Amino acid sequence: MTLTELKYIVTLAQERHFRRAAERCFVSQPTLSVAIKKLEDELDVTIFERNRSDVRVTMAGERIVSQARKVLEEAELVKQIALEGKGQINLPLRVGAIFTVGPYLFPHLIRNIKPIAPEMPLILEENYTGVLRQKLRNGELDAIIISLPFEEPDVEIQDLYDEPFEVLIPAEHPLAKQEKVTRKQLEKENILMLGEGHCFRDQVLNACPGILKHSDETSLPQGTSLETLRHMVASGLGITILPSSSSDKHIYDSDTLVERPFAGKTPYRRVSLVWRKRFSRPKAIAALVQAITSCALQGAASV
Amino acid sequence: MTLTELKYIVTLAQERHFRRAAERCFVSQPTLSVAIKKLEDELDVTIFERNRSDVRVTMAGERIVSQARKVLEEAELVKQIALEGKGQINLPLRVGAIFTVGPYLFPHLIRNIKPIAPEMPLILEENYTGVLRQKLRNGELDAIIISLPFEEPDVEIQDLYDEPFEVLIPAEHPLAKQEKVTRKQLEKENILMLGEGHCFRDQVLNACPGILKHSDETSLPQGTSLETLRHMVASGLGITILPSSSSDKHIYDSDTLVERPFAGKTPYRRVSLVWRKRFSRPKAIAALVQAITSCALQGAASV
DNA sequence: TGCTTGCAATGGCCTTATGCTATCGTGTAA
DNA sequence: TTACACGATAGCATAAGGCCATTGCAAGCA
Repeated sequence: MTLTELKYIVTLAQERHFRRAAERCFVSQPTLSVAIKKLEDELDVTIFERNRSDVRVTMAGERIVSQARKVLEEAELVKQIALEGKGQINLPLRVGAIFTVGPYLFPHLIRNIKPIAPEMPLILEENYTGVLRQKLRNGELDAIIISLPFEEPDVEIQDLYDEPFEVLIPAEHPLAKQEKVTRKQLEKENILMLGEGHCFRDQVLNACPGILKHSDETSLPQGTSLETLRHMVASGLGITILPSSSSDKHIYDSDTLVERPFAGKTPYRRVSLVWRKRFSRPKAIAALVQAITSCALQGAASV
Repeated sequence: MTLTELKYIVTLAQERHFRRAAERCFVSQPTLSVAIKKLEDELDVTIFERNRSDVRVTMAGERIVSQARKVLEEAELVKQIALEGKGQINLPLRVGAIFTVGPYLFPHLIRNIKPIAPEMPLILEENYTGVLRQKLRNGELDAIIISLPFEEPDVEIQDLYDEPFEVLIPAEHPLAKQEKVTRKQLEKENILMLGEGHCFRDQVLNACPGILKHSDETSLPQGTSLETLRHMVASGLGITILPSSSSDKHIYDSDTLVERPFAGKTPYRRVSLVWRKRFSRPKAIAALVQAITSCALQGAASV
């Protein structure tokens, strides 16, 4: 049984005439005759009662033809769905981002992708780089937003923007009175840090190698998110270092917390989009990149 | 797009592994690979994301596969329905009978066919021989029950039973006192007849050629059915001739109406079943014949 | 590092399926 | 009778669909 044969019987049932039905199927009359016979033999049912003057659908044939029509309709839907799928940007896209990017990027992303790909809902997730990598690899995520360095086989990486770090200080702290903060000065302070696993932690330690020892000695609590750190700074536990995007807007005013840039070479992180090389929706990725780079993140420099 | 290809993608989506999926489809792995690729090319959508370690269904693929599953289900139903249709006696059968047979045969027929073909409802119709012939020819009826003679090309005829005629007489009529009635005696009576078109009318005239002239002279009313004739006989308009099956049971008792056989050679009619030579359900016809011949109609002789 | 393994893709070949044209047999109409 | 229309059949060409053997690639193992 083939879809062609089903089309043949549906058409013949309509036309009740082999030659006309054959024409409508764009085949010759013998082709139709043989195909019909073949299907009847296979199903072992007479679908059409032939008569020199007339072709009639049998009682059993009626039911078969009507079911065949259903099959053809469903098959037509396959093509329809495929056509929709071709657009690539009208299906959900599963996007992950590291904890220190997601909360600040996603709101802008959602807003900016609407006009570009209104039919492409984003399924979002925040997680550690390692978890995101795993989920990208096994297909649970289509694209992830991480911070370099990032090594992984069979993926494409598109750099999105560079984001400077800044120091978050309680307003009454002596350092708050300075325009800029030097790395040397930080080494004498209690620097609140994110826990292990957050790549931002490593990046901060990389940018200010001197602070680790000090923080270890005082065994300060480790933040579970940038916002947690912010709260702890506000409560006077110490100071911290944040990526600039995280100071976009928050609940503390400048009487409580102030941000100060680094003196000298500004440390920064590079945020990138990663997807599987064989991922089948380049248009969806392009839309995502466009939406993110047009975010004009506060203090971020597009690359 | 073929049903085979759809089966392939459904299986591959389940197995996520070409070789295993190929095995389950009873084809070689290359066959599967090529077929999948062909379908993807045709639909112009990547359904599967291949990876050395894994085969994954894409977002668009998910929807296509699920629709493909629907198509296969519906296609499976075609086979199912064909299988049911093969039984031949589990679909309605459209049966017509002449006016002078239907009312007396149908009740028995319905009762008797139940055990033989419980799944085959009968769509019944009463009409003139000519109309039945036409409806049989153009497929509106599957079988008709008529009385011979009947000539028609491309049909099969199965004789069912012979049915004697008898005379219906008001109880107070002089003839009612006789055991039998001769044709000679009938010629002097008012014989009530069915109207033109009823073959029974012709058969009666054939059996008793002498009565026509007489009836014409008195211009008696023509009956529209055997029951109408019976009522008119009861009301004293005359006497009539009926096939024996019609006196099976009715509302008049023997104080009002009596039936009398013919003296001499008993006239009778032969009732037969007719269907198109190419009609595709011989089993249904056989069931019908069996049901009718087992009716043991009162006074009827099976042939 | 090299070797082996497992996977999907590819190439070459064969068989079957599916299509065509030409023709037949048979009822129907002129 | 001829002519015609219809569906069935025969014979042939080609495309589709299948197989086996092999390739290319990545991963795991020694």
